[in-house]
Amino acid sequence: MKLLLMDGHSIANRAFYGVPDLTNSAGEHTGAIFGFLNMMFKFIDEEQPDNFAVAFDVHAPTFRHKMFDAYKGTRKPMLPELKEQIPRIQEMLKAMGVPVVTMEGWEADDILGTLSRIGEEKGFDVTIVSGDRDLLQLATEKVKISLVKTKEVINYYAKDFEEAFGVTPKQYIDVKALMGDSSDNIPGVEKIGEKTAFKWIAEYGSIEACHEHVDEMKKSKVVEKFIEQWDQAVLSKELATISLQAPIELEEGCTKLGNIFTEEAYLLCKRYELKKLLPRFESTTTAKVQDTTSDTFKRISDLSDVENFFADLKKSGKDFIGASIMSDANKNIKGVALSVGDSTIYVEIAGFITPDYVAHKLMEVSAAGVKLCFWDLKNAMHVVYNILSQDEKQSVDENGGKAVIFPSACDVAVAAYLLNPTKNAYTADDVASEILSIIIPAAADLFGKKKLEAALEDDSLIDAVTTYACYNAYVAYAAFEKVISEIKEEGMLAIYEDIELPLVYTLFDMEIAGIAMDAASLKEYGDKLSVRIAELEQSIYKEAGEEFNINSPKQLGVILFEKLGIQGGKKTKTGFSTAADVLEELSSTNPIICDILEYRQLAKLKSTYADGLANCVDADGRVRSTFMQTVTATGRISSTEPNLQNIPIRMELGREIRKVFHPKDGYVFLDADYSQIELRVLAHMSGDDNLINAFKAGQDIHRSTASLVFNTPFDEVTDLQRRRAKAVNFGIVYGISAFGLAKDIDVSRGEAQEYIDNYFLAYPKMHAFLEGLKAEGKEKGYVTTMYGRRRPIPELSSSNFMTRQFGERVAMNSPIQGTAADIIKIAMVKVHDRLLSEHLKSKLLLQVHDELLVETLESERTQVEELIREEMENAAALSVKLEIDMNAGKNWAEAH
DNA sequence: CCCGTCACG
DNA sequence: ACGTACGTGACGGGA
Repeated sequence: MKLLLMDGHSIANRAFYGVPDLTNSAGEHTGAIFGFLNMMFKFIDEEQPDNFAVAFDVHAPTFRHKMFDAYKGTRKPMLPELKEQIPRIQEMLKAMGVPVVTMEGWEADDILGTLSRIGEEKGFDVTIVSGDRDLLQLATEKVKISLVKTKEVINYYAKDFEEAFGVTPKQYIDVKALMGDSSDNIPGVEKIGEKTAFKWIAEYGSIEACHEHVDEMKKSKVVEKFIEQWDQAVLSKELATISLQAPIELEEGCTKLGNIFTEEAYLLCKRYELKKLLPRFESTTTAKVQDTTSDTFKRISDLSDVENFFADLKKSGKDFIGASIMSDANKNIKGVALSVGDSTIYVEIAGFITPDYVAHKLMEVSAAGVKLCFWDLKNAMHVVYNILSQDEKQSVDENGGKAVIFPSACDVAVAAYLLNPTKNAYTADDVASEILSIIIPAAADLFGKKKLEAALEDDSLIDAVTTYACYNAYVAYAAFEKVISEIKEEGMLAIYEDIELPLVYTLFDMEIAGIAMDAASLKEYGDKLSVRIAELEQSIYKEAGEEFNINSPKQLGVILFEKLGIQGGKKTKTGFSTAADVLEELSSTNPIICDILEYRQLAKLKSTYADGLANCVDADGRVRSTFMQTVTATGRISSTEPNLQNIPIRMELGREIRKVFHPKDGYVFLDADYSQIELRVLAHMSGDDNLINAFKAGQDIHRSTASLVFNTPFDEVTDLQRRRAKAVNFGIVYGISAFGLAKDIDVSRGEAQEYIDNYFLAYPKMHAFLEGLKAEGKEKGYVTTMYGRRRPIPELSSSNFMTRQFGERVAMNSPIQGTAADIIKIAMVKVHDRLLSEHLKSKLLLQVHDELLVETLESERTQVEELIREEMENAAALSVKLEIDMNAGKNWAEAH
């Protein structure tokens, strides 16, 4: 028989400090809840207890207060982020049927002590889980204390404790009493050190015995103090002694542990967005949801039923439906769910219902003006595009995906992203709980560990797939208008309608276009790298005196800093740091370091670029990235599989990769990038005349800043001054801090601060502008771009200094980075639309944050150059000009 | 699956 | 005393 007892506050504390500060979308802190539950599950798994309870303190005077007026307990005041989570943890425990034991007048320690004593008497094996060493006094032969530390858990039965400390658990109270642990708040009590305390108790057995034998002890200041403060020591002992006699019975404290994975607890996990915990609930709560919408879901496989749905739709005059296409890993359509709210169908691919039929039906409906509302419009377009005929594909190529596929559509995920861009997913279950306040099953609830693609292949999961698809379509229908009206209320409708939704189509066409790669040169490049990598490898092994995995920072750290004894290494959380900037500083101490740095550089180029890109080349020799529109917190897009926004350029060897990106025959690349767009945005938003005038004068902006910051005539600015001023400009955009600037340009923090002070003197409106952003962020909880795009910053109200400072930097950076992102998105849509409307063959291929790459037909070159310049420079009207640098080339290296 | 590392703006 | 520049994604290693 096993009894498991947990010290609630103590474990919550450990969890809070041990887990990064998580926040759900509602801004509620959840890190401690997550950590607590994880810890609890771990112990339940390990101990398999029959009975279980968690004890908490209550805010009421205890017998210790009555004993001693100044007693305040040993706990420090709790941070508000933790404090707010305590009731949530208790709520969760209650939802799981776990007894939460509290008792007025008694501390959790006393409850735990008493329950463990009774448990032991009744023949239980008892485990007490706590992070508080005070509990160790409760260890016996049958009572195990699991002391939770930051990185490990140490178990103590009485004998383990004695082995570790040389005194019995009970004697530990006396040790504490000598040290005055519980008497922190007693004025004038001097402490006896830990070593002395253990030594005395090990020798004499108790404070009383020490007191009796005080004459035998060698005279010293500590002994005198002990004699003088004997009364306090006695009081300390009493305060430190955990009561085993609290008025509580085992039955009322610890019930039999039943199934803790209840539906109620499941819903709470969803509410707190503890996604990692949800799989634990699978077996017992699958598909148990509050919502009953699913009663209206219908799976159909008869063509006539589908036709009826659309006939009804036409009759009803509705101009809007929710839609969700189910497709496998190869983008083959397996079914589609459609919803008009009170009627939701899942159309299975079967018989006369072919993928081709489904795709064209959707295209036809969209062309007729019914808005198709998808969770991922761009992906839906790809899935449809995939089954189009060659002629139709060519039409997409000439006229764009919007005209041919879904002229009338919308995207819920993109809309939800605008409301809160900091979430990591925009799924139907999330939006349903946030916008519709209903709980619906998530993919994991329905498919378990399987992914959707796998579930689609599994006939036994057809009901789950139906439910999933129907919910997607239903929520798209039911939530979209609410999402849009919220967007409108928040002043972001124009961003959705004029920027983000058109951008979906622009990105789709870019993805379809892809970019040509010369596979042969790519292979050649990779082989060239391999030769040098092999040489360096041998050289490194020789210098190290052994073979090891150079790619393992762990092994490398051991070789460099232990075996070779290189001094001056820095530490990361897990061991030695072998990062490039650390190694560079040590490069003079040992030739192996230069070889490692070169090896690293080449290994990166080979694995990520040479081999990585080669794996992504399609049959037609082109690479097709996916541009993600709902990922970044600031409004930028991102690029994946492959990422074409981080192709090397800074180092010559890496830059060579760009030569394999080339335009198709008869075309050239035109590459245009905004010149200093973020600083121009800063100039405009801050309204600072000095910065605006510097841009208006067409000056080199870093030189101009250097001239002002270092009080040097413009023409006499040195290269070093310019370099430092450039770093200051970057720093301002990143949300300035003296520490960061100092590290970047390797000057003292004081000097960096001086540069910053000078910067603010040079640009008088800048300080107020940045302070205003911080203040606005604190007041509203978010900051905005010039176009009203939001970035929530809950970190600004943190009580943690570091977290809050991070929030401040984000408040300064996001409006700048985000506005620049807005501007280039506008430019992209305009360039794309003009290429189509002017019936040009040239295509927009890539965006790299401030740069656009256009594959341009030779004969269209002049027209396209003009069009790019016009649309990019006029994308926004700022108080400074938006300038671009544009180059043509027969590959990407040449064009940039 | 997380960490360290490193490629880009 | 603490330990930071902002925003991304891919890779290899190792629990």
